[in-house]
Amino acid sequence: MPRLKANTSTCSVARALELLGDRWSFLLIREVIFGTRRFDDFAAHLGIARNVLAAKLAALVDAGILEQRPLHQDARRLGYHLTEMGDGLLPAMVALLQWGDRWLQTPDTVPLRIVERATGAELPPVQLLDHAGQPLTRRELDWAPGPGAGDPGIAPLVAAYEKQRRVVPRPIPPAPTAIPRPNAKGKPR
Amino acid sequence: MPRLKANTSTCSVARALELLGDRWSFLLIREVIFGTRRFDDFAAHLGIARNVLAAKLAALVDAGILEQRPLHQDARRLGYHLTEMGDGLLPAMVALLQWGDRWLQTPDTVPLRIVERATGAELPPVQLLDHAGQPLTRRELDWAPGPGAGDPGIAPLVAAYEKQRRVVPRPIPPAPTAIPRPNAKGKPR
DNA sequence: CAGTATCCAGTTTGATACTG
DNA sequence: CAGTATCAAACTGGATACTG
Repeated sequence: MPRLKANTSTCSVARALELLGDRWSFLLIREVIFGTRRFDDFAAHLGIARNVLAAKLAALVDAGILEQRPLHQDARRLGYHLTEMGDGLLPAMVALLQWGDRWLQTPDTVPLRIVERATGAELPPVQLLDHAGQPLTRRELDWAPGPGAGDPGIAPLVAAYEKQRRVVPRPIPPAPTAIPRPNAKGKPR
Repeated sequence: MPRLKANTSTCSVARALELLGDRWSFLLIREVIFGTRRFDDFAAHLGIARNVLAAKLAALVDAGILEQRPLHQDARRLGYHLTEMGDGLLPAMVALLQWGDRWLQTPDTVPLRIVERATGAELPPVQLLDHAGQPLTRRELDWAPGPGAGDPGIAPLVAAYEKQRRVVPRPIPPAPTAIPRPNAKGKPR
């Protein structure tokens, strides 16, 4: 596959998409989250071809997102479970589901709600929060080069982003309090 | 393709994936979030073929995720911007990026960090929170049929999930001696 | 610039049949 | 059950050249 040749991409989103950016992988993970464990159940729920299913499951196991462990109901058989790595996808998955509920459904077509087990209350929307727990909007975000920004594979991109960042006019945030940083960057010209 | 024929899927994740479940759409949105606006810049940054790029952009505009508006720098030209709907993908996008940073990179290969504009601090990990702002794990979640659960297209599935839910043993969450701690974080490595 | 128009190779997918 | 094997068909994506 001319897939973004594994691990050559430097952007984390791109790398994630190397694993998940196809028609089925995300849905399989959704299934596992919802408790599906067995081959034929995946096949039945999703209507995916069996050979494709086998390949996708193998790829997800291979990537470390799923693993096979004995089933609780029948310890002689194996079922697919999330690894810790796979579990880490939960926020992204829920965010995507909520987005779909919000923008691709009408209020009365939402088929499944995610609730807190303890209270039965519907899960609040996943949000971007600052360190004080306050919601952040896109305009309050920025990005900065990370440790790997110098990698030849991405340095040009980072440079381009830096330029865009300088070019695009952005409102200065209301920063009434002290400025802990010695040099404020991104001086708009 | 027998793509999950648009809007026939009932699951919100599946619907979202009808729009975004390919190799490029998510990356295009990432680009827009990072400030890319112009056709040739997308092409240069991603190395995507021009015809494919045109098709994907059109599809995203069509879906209501992107729209064309005059550029700030040159009001005679149009550039791609996020709509409110597209903006709503931000939590999912950031969650995915953070997941990639955590699981697909080493600490020194992370190319871009997302930071708060006001403070320069790196964004905390996107988490699932309950209504009190406390982090939730997967075991503390459950799901329940939504208003659209009766739809013939999904009713069997919901029934299957209901059954799984009853079968799979799940621990009761520890009794919450909830203390309103203002901040909870967790980014191991 | 910002796309279109062609052409084509390589992949992904589904249907089906088969095995342990 | 849980896959594997095979095959044809559908589709995606890339290269390139062209247009307003």
